[in-house]
Amino acid sequence: MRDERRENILHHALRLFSTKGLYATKVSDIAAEVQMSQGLLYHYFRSKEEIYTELIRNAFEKMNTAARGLEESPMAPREKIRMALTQLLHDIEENEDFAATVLLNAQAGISDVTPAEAQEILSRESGVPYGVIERIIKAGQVDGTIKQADAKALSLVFWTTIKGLALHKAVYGAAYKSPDVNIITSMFFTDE
Amino acid sequence: MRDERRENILHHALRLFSTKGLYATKVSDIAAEVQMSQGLLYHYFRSKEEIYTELIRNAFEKMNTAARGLEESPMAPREKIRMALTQLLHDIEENEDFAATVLLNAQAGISDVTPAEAQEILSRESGVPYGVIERIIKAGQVDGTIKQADAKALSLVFWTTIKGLALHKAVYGAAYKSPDVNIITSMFFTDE
DNA sequence: GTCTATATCCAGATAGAC
DNA sequence: GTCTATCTGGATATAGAC
Repeated sequence: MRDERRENILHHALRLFSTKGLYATKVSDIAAEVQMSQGLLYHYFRSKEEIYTELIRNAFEKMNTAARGLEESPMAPREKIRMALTQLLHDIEENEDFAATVLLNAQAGISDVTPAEAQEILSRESGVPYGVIERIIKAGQVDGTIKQADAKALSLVFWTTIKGLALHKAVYGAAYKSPDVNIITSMFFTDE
Repeated sequence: MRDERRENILHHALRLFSTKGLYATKVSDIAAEVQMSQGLLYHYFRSKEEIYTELIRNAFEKMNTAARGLEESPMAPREKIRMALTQLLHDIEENEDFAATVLLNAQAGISDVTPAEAQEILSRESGVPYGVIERIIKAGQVDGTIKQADAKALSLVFWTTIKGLALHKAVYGAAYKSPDVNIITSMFFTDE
């Protein structure tokens, strides 16, 4: 029961934080969304910052678990890249929470006012997806299916492209449509 | 004299707004940066929101002037794209204000708490760069130097890639290095 | 668990002296 | 133009009744 209530609060807080930011989101906004009094919210979380930090923690747990799963899967490097991009483009378009999560992490990384504990998670976890993609790209360069360019730079554009699209989705909402995956893969793949 | 002072305030406010956001940035933060008392700041601007809106206005004026200049230049479409990307990647890496400006506009577009006047500018001006790139791409598809894919989607990835990189620069600061322009152009150009 | 009421704090903006 | 002092409002968090 209690956990369910907490989940509900986190769910609504994610939307608010991702669009308004930590500071512009008032505790009363969150309380109104989940339809409880402002005071009651403090029976589930100690502070607004705790809610925020919890969201950052969840986000990295999911993302990095997925990234590590991809790395360990038996697919060829090129197919890993195609599959990951396909999935990510789909999630940005269809999964409201996913786009919001990407955005939240981006904002948390930028902002100087991000709570200390959240910053700690960021600095510990945020490099993981970059490392995973970089290693997959290097493997693909060995087997010749991925272009010979700096693997770090390719990994960078992989993720910044995704973040850029998530950002765009956040602005245009339902009107957003992900581009064809082949446009993106052409940065990475040889031939075709 | 007065204008110079205003410029200085705008300059410092841009840094603060782009990293902390409108709400988390206190007027006292800005005043401290430009080394004047908080009260004095109100002799130059009516409110924090006015500073913010002025920055958004300036950002679009510069960006859209540059975009229109590119469109009207006599270069071939493909060269326009290459030149624009080269310039943008360079500006993100070297020009602190540029990356901050891109970020500010992105945040303003997302946030529900963006001042009404700034929102109005956004909705009026934010489509211009997309339109310019889309038309250049279409011209390049006619002359065969740009890939046959949905021009709207290509224009979307053009700008979201730039925004994604600007966002990354905002997080990693001096450690940031722009990727080779050829990685990005490979999404757009035929052959090579 | 849930609410209302409230204490406390702090930021935006103003007033008024110099 | 510039500062300090202050008013005012609003947001976080707590207290205490039910």
